[in-house]
Amino acid sequence: MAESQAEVSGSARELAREVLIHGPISRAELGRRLGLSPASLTRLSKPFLDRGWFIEASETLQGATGRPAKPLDVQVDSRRFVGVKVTGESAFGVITDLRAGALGQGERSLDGHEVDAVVDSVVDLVARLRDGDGDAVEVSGLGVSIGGNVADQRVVTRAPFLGWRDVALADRLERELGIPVTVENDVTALTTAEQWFGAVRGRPAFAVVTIGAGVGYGLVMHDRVVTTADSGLGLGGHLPLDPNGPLCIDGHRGCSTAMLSIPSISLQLGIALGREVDYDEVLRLAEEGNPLAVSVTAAAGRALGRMMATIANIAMVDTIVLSGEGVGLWNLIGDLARAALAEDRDPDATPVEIHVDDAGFVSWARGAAAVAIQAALGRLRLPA
Amino acid sequence: MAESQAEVSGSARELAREVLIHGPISRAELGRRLGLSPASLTRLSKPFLDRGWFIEASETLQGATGRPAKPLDVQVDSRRFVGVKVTGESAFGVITDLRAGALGQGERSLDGHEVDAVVDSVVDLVARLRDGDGDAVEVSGLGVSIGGNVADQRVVTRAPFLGWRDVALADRLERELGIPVTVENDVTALTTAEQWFGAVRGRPAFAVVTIGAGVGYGLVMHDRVVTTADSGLGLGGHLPLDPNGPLCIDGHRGCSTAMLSIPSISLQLGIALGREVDYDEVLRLAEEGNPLAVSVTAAAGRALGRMMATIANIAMVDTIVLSGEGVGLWNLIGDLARAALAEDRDPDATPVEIHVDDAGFVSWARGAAAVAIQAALGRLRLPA
DNA sequence: TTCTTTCGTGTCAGAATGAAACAAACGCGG
DNA sequence: CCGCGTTTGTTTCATTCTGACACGAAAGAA
Repeated sequence: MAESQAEVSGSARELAREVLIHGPISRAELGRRLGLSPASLTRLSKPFLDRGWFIEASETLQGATGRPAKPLDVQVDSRRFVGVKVTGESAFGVITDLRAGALGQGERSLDGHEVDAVVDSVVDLVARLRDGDGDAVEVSGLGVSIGGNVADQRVVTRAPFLGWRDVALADRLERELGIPVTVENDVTALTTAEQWFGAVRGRPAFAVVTIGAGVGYGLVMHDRVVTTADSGLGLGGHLPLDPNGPLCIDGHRGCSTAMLSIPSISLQLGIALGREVDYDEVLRLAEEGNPLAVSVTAAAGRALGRMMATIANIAMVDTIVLSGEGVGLWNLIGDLARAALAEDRDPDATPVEIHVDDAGFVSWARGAAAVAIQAALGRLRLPA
Repeated sequence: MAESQAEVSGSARELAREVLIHGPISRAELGRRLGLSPASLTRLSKPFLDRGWFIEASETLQGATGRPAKPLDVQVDSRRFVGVKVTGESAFGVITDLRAGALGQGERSLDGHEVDAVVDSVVDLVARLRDGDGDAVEVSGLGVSIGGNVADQRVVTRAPFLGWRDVALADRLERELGIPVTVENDVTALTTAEQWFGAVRGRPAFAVVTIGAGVGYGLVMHDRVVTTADSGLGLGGHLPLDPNGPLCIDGHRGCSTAMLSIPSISLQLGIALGREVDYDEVLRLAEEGNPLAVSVTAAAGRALGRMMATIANIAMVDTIVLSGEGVGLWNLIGDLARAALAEDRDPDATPVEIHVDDAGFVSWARGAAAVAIQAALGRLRLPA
């Protein structure tokens, strides 16, 4: 079978990435960012325009003198991607455009933790999302994110919530669905989404903290997401923060999971009140001024501030994104956290910029989609 | 004045860097590392060999089958560099070869903190080091490292130990000495030296912790030293480590400076004993089993372990270099620190590899030299 | 000796790039 | 209204960098 496709040069791929992240953006600006001459930009962008992957925005959107720019942008609606976050209980998915913008969402409970059951659930969820999307645009890729370790974006080597070891999930799903599948650790995927499509997109360095069933931590440095063999172990989840805090399940006193995770916060107040409370009720009670709830959330706020200070000082970043389904806590304790942060950080240092991504569970699924989009860019070919 | 010098291509500079860090190394291996074809390696290495900057080692040093390699190496003795670390009291310098190997060292007290006085002292020290070096090899560059903020490797924007603000130190010294001068923050310089010439040279990611007058922290990620506007503020120096520890000068209880710096450790034992003790005596007393000294150093050991765990978890590295003039502490409390580290780190995570650079004060000056060497590589030209 | 393996070199064609000249499209000031 | 300055984008072309390929070199192994 003769391949009539041309490899895309490194510069062309960088161009596509830059337009995807920063578009609409003029060729001149792209040249400055990528260190290329205007001539190269003309040459490199032509094939993308010819194939309809880029469009030339008509609005000139410039304010200074000189010839107005004709900004390049991606055809954001030309592709569809699906991102699915798999937890121990369910699969939560979104169908998105080229910029991981959610066009639809859905959830499906798992029928069990066996690989077959999870695969079936994901396949079913993808089908529902695809059908729910009115446009007749094919889904170009699926991203799956999961709490645990993933090798080569294909094999789940360890997933404690599912009891999995070395499951070739990407292969299985590709066989079932017939589209490219990318698997990634959930926090890494979320971090990728923030890097490419979030409020801090394009920043060379920032950290991500997620508050949810656990506490997640991701890092971008030198324009690259930091991944190690230990990504997936949740090493940022047991940072010691409060010597008087409760114990986490691993016996760490006052660690980030013990202070900040949804189950631990709910449990703390539950014990204090002598009855079960869920997280939303904790937030509501604290907002109403219930002293016990205020006490628990305030301790969480101080712990979060200390965690952010540690991150800023040790990971050497001045920007932190807060995300995850439990991020509603921030509205209550943001000020407390900022105060605690200030205490542990040199007053002469750059102030830490905090961005809250309050999309809740959708953020996780968007992360999975972002990984699929990134993979699609890696597969980019120019058909003759 | 006609310039008869050719610019060096990016690949050539990468080649020089790789040989400097990893030499002796075969062209084949270099090709694999740099992603270049054997033909390119032949072409790129030729000018360096012609000009005597590289040599072809005669020893073949290979064990497998096939034609033996003719490894390339730098002419390590062909150049001299001087590195000087400036503190509040003195300038400490080394004269080195191309790999920051110290050939001689010297110290000179400062006659004051005025810029003129410091410049004179450094000039005098450089002259002494140059004269003390028997070989008639010109000094190719000077590196100066200093505790504080440095802009563009030329201007000391802030140096609290000297009371400086915005001092164009590189310009001043270049005028006096007539050789290229590079100025850098002391921790950044030390980190650079570890990255290029230390036990962990070539590693893409590791952290550096220095124990000395303060506690320093440096980070290498994705093969690059992490520098920010706040490098020089010593943000790693006030990490909260022990809720029962003493206060540092900024009022942080049990922070890294309070637990680990030479002055704080000496002061703690001094108060306990009711008399002044210096650091060497602290270490000696602890070694002899003096209970008070053991208590102070043990607390320091546990704090160091917690600090290393935090670094490994938050900076996402699995290698930490310990350096600085107070690193002798490690011999006493290494095991304690490792135990404390293990407590704060997931047992399934990659074990943290700890390297101790016990060159003491020489390490600081070598760091300055390493920065000068790096700058010289940046200036690399090929005279026709 | 001959074969295998790996390393290194010379030649050459193809790809990517920037310099330079030029055209285009605006605001501004006379 | 009309040049003028300014910035953007295009075309052409020479240069540079690179890898493919063929080849030779230098060892150990059979």
